[in-house]
Amino acid sequence: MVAVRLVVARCSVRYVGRLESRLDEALRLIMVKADGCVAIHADGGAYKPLNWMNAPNTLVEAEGEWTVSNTKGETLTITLHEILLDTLHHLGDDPGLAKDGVEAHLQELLAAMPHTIEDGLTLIRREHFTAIGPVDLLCRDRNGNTVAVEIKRRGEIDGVEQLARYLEYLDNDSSLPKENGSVRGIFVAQVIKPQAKTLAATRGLSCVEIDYEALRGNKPDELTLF
Amino acid sequence: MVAVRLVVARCSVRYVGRLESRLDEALRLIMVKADGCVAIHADGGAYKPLNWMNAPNTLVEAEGEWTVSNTKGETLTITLHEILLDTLHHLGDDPGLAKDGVEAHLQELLAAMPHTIEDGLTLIRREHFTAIGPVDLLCRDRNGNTVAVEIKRRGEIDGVEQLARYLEYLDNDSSLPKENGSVRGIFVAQVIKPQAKTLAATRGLSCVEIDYEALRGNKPDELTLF
DNA sequence: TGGTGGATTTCGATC
DNA sequence: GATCGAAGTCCACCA
Repeated sequence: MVAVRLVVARCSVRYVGRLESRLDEALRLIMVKADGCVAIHADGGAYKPLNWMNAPNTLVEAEGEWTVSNTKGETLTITLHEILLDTLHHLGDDPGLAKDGVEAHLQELLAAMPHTIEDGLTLIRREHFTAIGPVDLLCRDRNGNTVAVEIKRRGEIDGVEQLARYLEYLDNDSSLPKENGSVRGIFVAQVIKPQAKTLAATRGLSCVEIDYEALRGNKPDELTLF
Repeated sequence: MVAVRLVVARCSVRYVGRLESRLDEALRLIMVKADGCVAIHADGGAYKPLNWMNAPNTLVEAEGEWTVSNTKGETLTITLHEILLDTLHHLGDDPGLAKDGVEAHLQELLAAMPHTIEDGLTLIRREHFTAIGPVDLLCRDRNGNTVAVEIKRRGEIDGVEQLARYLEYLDNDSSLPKENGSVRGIFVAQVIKPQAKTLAATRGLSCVEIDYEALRGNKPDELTLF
């Protein structure tokens, strides 16, 4: 059965599992999906239901009471006082969510044309491994010195911290040519928050905001040919 | 308007905001709540929708296309190819979720009967203040030595670290009677993960798993009388 | 308004 | 199954 069941009912709910909670009697929407997961929605709030049980679990329907339980010892008990709607909708398989414009794609584009970050910049290696994680782009600037580039879709404070940690590590790598004993860092994102810019400045890091759409337009032939 | 709108439709969806994503044409459930939030559900998966927009946002309905946008520059575009259901259900205000069995309640119960943690244990004080945060329970064992108790609903590695930090601090408090110069620590939770147990052992901390239901059954009269 | 930490976090990937 | 880390995390609290 590939379907969503929608029930609008006056109900009260008790959940016993990772915590215990109860919902006093009110009109709510109960959604039961094909995989057996159950979600109880009120009218306000966000997409998160008031109560839920993730699949896999078993739903037992008794007179006026549903019991949902799983093997982890969690139970959700729905007492139905009045049912206003009980419908079943066959939706079929879903092609699923396709994501685009993620950090990986941005990194791919910038690796192909590092000069858009800074004039004269050339790529040494993508995902340069360090003990504390991979540096997105390791580059060389026009003076032959090493530059570490951290790429985010949205430039926030934790991304700056991350780059700073990498630099601390790279400074101790004697194989890398550098100026004044330290590797230079560039923080790249589509949009960089003011706070992140401030922190980057105090850490001595450069910030570059890049236009993803323009970058795609600039994509060189050898990358669009396949 | 206090209502939930349920639409079952063959639709395709595009989201542009914190990332970019698209959903190819398929039958899905679109839920619009009174506060303006929109969620698009497929049949499988958990309670989390495929796409969503949290309130506050504005929904513009054009012919065959809904556009949801907010002030943060995020937009969700739903192209409707075929509408199978479009209903509105007035649910009214919800009394809300009442939670029970949280860490605070656990702490309250254990403070009332510390002997259930370890035979002979007596309470000195709850929420014993230190410069690095409050120690859940400060106790005295049957030998008169100080014991720090950290209580979690789920015993994980960070809880052990937390207790270890407290102990480090308490060891320097000369007013506390202790054996071999250090305060003993007990990590208490309903369930303690293997990794947390291992870490506790290497830190010289005891682990105690307690049964919340049994604890409530043991609840002494003076606590149930109000 | 931004930050901070918790959540029945969920959800993958990985071992 | 346990663990680790990211998420369009969401969410409440608080400065």
